[in-house]
Amino acid sequence: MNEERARPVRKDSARNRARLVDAAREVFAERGFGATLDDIARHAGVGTGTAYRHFPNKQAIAAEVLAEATGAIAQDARDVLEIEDSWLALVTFCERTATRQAADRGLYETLTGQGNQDEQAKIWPRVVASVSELFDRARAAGAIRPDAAAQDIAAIFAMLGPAFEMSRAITPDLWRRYLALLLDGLRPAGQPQLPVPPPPVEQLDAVLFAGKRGA
Amino acid sequence: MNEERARPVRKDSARNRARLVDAAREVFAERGFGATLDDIARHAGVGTGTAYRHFPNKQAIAAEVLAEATGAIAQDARDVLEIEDSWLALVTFCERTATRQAADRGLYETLTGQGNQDEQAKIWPRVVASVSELFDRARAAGAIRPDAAAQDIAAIFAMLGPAFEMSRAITPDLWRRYLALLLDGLRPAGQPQLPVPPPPVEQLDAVLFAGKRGA
DNA sequence: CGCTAACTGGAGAAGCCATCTCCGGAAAGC
DNA sequence: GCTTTCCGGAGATGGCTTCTCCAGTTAGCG
Repeated sequence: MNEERARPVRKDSARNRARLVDAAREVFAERGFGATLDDIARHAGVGTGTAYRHFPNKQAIAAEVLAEATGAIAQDARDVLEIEDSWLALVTFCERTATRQAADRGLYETLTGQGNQDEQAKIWPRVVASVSELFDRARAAGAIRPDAAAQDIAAIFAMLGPAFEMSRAITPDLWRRYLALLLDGLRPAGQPQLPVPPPPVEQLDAVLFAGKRGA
Repeated sequence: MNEERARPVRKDSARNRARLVDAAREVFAERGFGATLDDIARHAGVGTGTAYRHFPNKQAIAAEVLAEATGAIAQDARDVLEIEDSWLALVTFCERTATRQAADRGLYETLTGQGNQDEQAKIWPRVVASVSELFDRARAAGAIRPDAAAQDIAAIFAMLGPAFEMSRAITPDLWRRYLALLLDGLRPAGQPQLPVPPPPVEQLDAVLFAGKRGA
């Protein structure tokens, strides 16, 4: 892509850039976009100055990391169209995407409107296109309630956010319970059993507090 | 409560205190606990100094406002125990509480672990006690799925948070759709129709962005 | 009606935090 | 070996919130 380079890129420079991108991936995934570029630099084992030489600002490096992640989701959305059973396809897509989001806080923030807005604006149309088709098929097959709409998927992912945060505290899989609950709400009738037990009452506070204002 | 006052409280002082509490109620409801005490003072039409003379800090005035709101919720939880139909009781409680939260962002933040932690720690045990009874009855009557637990209510309210924010953008009632979806997920089978149409696809971005980072 | 204790208001001090710049020193690679 | 490019991290900068201080005002008693 970058043609006419006056000098070939210095090896240490390229290595540091790669380290920064790796570090950004990890740090954004773990702490979300609240993380500072200084944090990323430290995590990459380079100085702040180096970070700012390679990327004009935090958005720039975030965009690079996000492009990969949102691309993967869009790909998932297309892939599941291959699945015969429309309900299974829908569930598969939701579970894959939720799994990605559970592991990547920055990604969750992007899809639900915090964080990089450009990237968010780009990802939804691509997803909604595939999901609409899925919903039409599922509705036609009677696999989902007739009043459900493709846009509801966006709301479902947004609502899973708090579930992810609760999961971080104690039960890494807790969100699966609530995804199942939401998906069962989309069903025309009769649900299977919920996966993952609910958090114990004694730990409710700890679970609700997960990741918010220390203590 | 305050006995031995050396002097009777000056009328203007009492009036300003009342104004501050009113203003706090409104400002916290609208903007959440991110609002500053200065904001509240301005909204009350008094100076910052006055605010700080009446309350040592933001927590203090927040505690006063919250006590009312959480008390009302605990009361609701007890009240609905009177309703014969256990499912109806559960739905009624959820709708009342959600309505309160939709109108009061500070309240929502408290119940889900942002904001005042003392108040949060106080409210849940009271609610869970009533709700547990409700769930037991509903389960016994076959009105909810057997694997549902009372703690799931906390998760449901947490998950409604994003729904409230989406609602603020365009359709004030949108959250009702998603509360219905969640409650239907608790049902053993067959749902009624969802209230409120989903947000139009063209407005998805606007809806998701609601209330986050201007633009 | 006048006096004084008590209250008011808002400018600004103090602290915090993230973003981004600068430049002496290091080392890559012809 | 020498020049050119890059490194690192201290700290300048700016924004934001919390809370203080005090000159000026006012309530309400005597």
